[in-house]
Amino acid sequence: MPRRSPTRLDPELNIDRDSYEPAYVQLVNILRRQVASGIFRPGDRLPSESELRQRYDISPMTVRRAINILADQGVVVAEQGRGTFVKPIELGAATFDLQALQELLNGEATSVRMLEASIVSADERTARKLALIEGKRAIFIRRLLSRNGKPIIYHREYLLYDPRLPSIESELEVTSLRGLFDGIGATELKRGELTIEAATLDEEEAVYLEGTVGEAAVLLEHVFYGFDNRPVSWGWFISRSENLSFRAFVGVRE
Amino acid sequence: MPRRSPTRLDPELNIDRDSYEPAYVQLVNILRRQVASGIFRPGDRLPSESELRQRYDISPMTVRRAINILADQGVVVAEQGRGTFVKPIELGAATFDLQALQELLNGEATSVRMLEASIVSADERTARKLALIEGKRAIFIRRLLSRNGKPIIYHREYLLYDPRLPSIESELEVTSLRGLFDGIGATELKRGELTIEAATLDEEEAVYLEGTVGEAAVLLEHVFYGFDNRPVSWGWFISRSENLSFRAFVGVRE
DNA sequence: TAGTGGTCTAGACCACTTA
DNA sequence: AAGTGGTCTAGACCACTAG
Repeated sequence: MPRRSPTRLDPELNIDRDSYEPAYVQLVNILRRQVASGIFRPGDRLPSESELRQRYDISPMTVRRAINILADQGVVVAEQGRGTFVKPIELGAATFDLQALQELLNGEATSVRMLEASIVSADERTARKLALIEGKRAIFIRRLLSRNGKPIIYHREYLLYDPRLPSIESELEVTSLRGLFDGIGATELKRGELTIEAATLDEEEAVYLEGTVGEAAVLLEHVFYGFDNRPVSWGWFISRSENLSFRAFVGVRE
Repeated sequence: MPRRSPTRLDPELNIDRDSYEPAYVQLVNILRRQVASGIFRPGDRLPSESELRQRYDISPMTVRRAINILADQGVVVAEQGRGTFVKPIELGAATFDLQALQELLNGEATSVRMLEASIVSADERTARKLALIEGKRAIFIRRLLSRNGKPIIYHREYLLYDPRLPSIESELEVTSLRGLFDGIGATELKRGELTIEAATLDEEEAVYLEGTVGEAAVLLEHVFYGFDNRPVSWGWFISRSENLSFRAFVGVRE
């Protein structure tokens, strides 16, 4: 952040060159506010770049940068030769994130209880998921996450057991849930695939989660791969539906 | 897209100024490929902007643009005064979209059957969701989406019934599922809130979806608001779990 | 042809980190 | 002090659209 001093002019009207906020951010906010308030409606053309440049007395690149940001936020769409237009909202543009889950994990009142950490022989499904030969050994971990003493999420995970690797290290990296969420550690992991689906609690899950068998539950499956593109871990979180859901927003907020 | 001519040089090595791909896109791809292939590992520092500028013989702004793109894709993080670093993967960075649902809707083999479209008296829940007085009239719509003749999604929706408005128009805008997903129409809608949760099929749903009562199901609730910030429609999609799930990826792909 | 957005240059000054 | 990223300028040329 470059300069500092309070904003002096109505940000609806002008760009404050002395603000701690960069000019392009100010312009993004001005335009977004105008879209959100209905001054520019879906389908409307925004002022052209040269109009904006003159109106706010900034350079073309600064205007372009603001427009680009609005464009990849999905607020507007720029069409070469025609203009920049406000986009109607699209249901298909909605994106859900794991913020709810992350907040659960990082909350003060949240604790993780390790139920099991053992070496097991891979069954058919585990062998398939981890690209192992059935019967080979794998590390199996079960955890229970609680919030304010109430169990919230039951987690099971299979990890590659590779005696050649510093197994403790690689295990710890994947084992630390908080680390995985925040991005601490995990330097050996290249990518992950996640799936959300609906499920119902079986007996074991119902016991741990203090729910009832057959109750609706959210299931989040995860597979992580190393830089050799081989799966390193496979597991899933399960939570009673009432304890975990996912929200998303479409359209211009605020 | 500016110029046209095939890429001539190995894109791993150099930027082709005659390519149809802009220089900044080429640089983004080069760097992303190097991260994906493990040349740069999580935590590593990328070459500085001036190094990249010299290495690829492009202007500072073009390098910055590429870095910015990688940064807001979550691949790297730039720290002023220190450098640009490859980010470890974060579970919390995963985002799910409605692509699966959208493909279902837009597929050739998909058909929508309107089961009901009537004017009803708002019950307590509907009145609350639509900010109406209980007992006021609302439009109620039920649809069944099928794919290859098999029912996939059961949709119910309540719409504001406002005789002052061109009700047919506003109804049609919200009624056209395809339009909502693609962003056609919906010019009267400012924003929407969506929630994904797990549920189980009740009797009515089981009949329509040809499933069994108590079976796991995904529920997608939606509320749309007009530019006056008042809710305009509220409804939900429900689908057997095996017919609909959501996928996301973290880390660098390809 | 005039106007639009898309890309790119070759610098400048600033803020921040590290040594 | 040297090196890093962050912002911004004042243009240029290009591709595309529309009248």
